[in-house]
Amino acid sequence: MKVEKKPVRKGRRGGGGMTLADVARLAGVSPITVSRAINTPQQLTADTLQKVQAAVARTGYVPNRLAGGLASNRSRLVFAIVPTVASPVFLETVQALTSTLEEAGYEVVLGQSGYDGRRENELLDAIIGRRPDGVIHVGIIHSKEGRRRLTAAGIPVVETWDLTPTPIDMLVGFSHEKAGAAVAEFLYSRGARRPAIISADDYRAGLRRQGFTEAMARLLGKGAPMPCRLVTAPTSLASGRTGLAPLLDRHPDIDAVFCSSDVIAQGALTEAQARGVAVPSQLKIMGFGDLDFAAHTHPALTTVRVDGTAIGRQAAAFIVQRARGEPIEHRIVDLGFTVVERAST
Amino acid sequence: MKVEKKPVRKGRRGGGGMTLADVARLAGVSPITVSRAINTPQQLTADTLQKVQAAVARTGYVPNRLAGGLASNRSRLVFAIVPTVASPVFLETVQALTSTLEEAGYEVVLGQSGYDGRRENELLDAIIGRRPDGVIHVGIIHSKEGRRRLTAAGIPVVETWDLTPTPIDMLVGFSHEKAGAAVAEFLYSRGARRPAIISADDYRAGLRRQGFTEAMARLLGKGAPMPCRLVTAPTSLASGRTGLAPLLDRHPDIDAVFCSSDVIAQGALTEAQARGVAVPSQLKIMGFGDLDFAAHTHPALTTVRVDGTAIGRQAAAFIVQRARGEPIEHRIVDLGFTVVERAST
DNA sequence: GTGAAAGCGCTAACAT
DNA sequence: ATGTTAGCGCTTTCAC
Repeated sequence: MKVEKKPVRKGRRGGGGMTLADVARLAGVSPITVSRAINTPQQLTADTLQKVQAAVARTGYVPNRLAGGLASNRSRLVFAIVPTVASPVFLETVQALTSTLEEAGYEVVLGQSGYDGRRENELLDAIIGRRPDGVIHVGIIHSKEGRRRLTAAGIPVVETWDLTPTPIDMLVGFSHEKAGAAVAEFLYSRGARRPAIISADDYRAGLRRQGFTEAMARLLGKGAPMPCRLVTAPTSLASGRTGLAPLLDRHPDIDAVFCSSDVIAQGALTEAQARGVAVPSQLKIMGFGDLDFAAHTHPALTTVRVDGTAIGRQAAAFIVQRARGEPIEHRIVDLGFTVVERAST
Repeated sequence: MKVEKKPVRKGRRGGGGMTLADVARLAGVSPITVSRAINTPQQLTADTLQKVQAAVARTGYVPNRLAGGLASNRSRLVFAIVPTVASPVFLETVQALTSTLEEAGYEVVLGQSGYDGRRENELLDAIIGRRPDGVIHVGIIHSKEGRRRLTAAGIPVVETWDLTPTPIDMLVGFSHEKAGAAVAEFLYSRGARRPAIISADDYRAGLRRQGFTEAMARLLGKGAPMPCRLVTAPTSLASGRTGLAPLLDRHPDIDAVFCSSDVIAQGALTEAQARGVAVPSQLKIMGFGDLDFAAHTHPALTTVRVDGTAIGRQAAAFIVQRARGEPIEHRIVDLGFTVVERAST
């Protein structure tokens, strides 16, 4: 006769906290009923629900989402990856997608890839290891390895803030080349004939720079190369000041500067003011992003508005739709941009 | 005779991905050996380790941290709670604690409590539900309910950016009253006799305001109440402009303004410039935080430097020590602050 | 509408 | 140094 081996130790419960089973015992129902009371309350009788909720309240029970995620294969976690949280440019997007996803019952984890994309791969392991229900990435994921692994993991991916005909999965953004070109056309229309650039050295700023340069070459006829200063991303007020200074020193005749971000533009504005260069009469300054301060600088900053909130909302909506198994018609959404004219031009 | 019931279905594997067991089979070892190869490789023979690593590489296996966390009762997750990511004030702290914790093998989840603390409790459920190994909170947790639940959950907690004799658990910060007083003394020493305040309406700004007001009353002798404008947190350049405007309109004789944040101060600087008020000769302007732009405004901003990086590092160190079971001698760390004199005063 | 049984993928504890 | 066993706390599937 086989004797049942009595467990030597009483489990290895760690948290010391309440479990679903504890609540079930207290409410006089089975564990699964407590689970239903929490996740699908409409399945239960008002009476049963009542009993369970009382027990939950009494114990202060908080469901363990690690366990829930493991069992259901739905972590209710979404990763949002930004180049750096130090850049306010993507703030609207992050706020919007966070609030949209939280309403839908997800939590958002913020990850930083760094502008150079070096951390991208190690970050990816951390991400895949958490088995998120989605990944929202600011920028196109260029690393082939990264694209492959995300696809292999079967995680829904939304790339944002850029455009490409070949996204991993879903995409919501706009064309940076076109934005740069629009700035060139705008500045030209306002009389700029000797333009210069102060640009961050990241990928998307490069696209805007390229769009700007090409359009200007078209408008002005190909002449001398355009004065250009590159500054390191993430940009700061200092970038703008140290960017404009040598430009004014070496090319005192420039009449307009396209800054690849509003923060740079604010710095350029400051430097101009410190040197007594009049804006916009002597020098027109234009930024990019339409951050909250752009309308309140002195003079107010002409810039390019991107609807970061809409990007975030759409990205979140993509993830939610996918999680619900709904079909997605258009996986690529172009949200465009707008030139906002203010006093600095 | 009892017949063994044969399982009807073959599991319910979800992710479709590799599991530890798959890798073990491929490497010809037991699952636990694979686990050890990943977590405590020094326990294995070079040979075994080699075999396992080859199998991992071949399969592209990424461990499921949900499962690992559940089994080990260590989620390797730390929550960092800030009032809002829209405020750059805590950025240094967040960067520092993130990099420190990532080096130690943790991931950091950023949560927003909102300046009014309304979301604090619902946020808490989300947090406790993930069973993090620690919580780092910017500011004191005032809600009694919140304090109780965190304690009950047994999660290590570090409160930061403030001081109190009764923290929940661990604390690293500085005295906002003293900082306010230091600003008052500094401005007085530079000749300010008719000071005013533009302050955010959040708790810690209130403490600074109070320290400032009391110290000024001591220095000037109690006279008329000090002109004061409250603006809504999070603050922006606009807060500073709309804050200073009515102050100058109604009290044209003020000779100094203490702004509760550098962003407000930058706005005040802008408004002064727009109105042709000379800084610092007519009006001294002082901020708080020493953000990256403070040294580069025109004129450069006098402010109070807080070592946000040190706060973040110490907070992270607390969590890591606690996780390792190391004893902690001083649970309260006062990191102080420094007045940084620049051109705006 | 409610419950019993099984198992998600991993690791702690106990062998060997 | 490696393996065996028994869960971690929850949800799925199927049965009633």
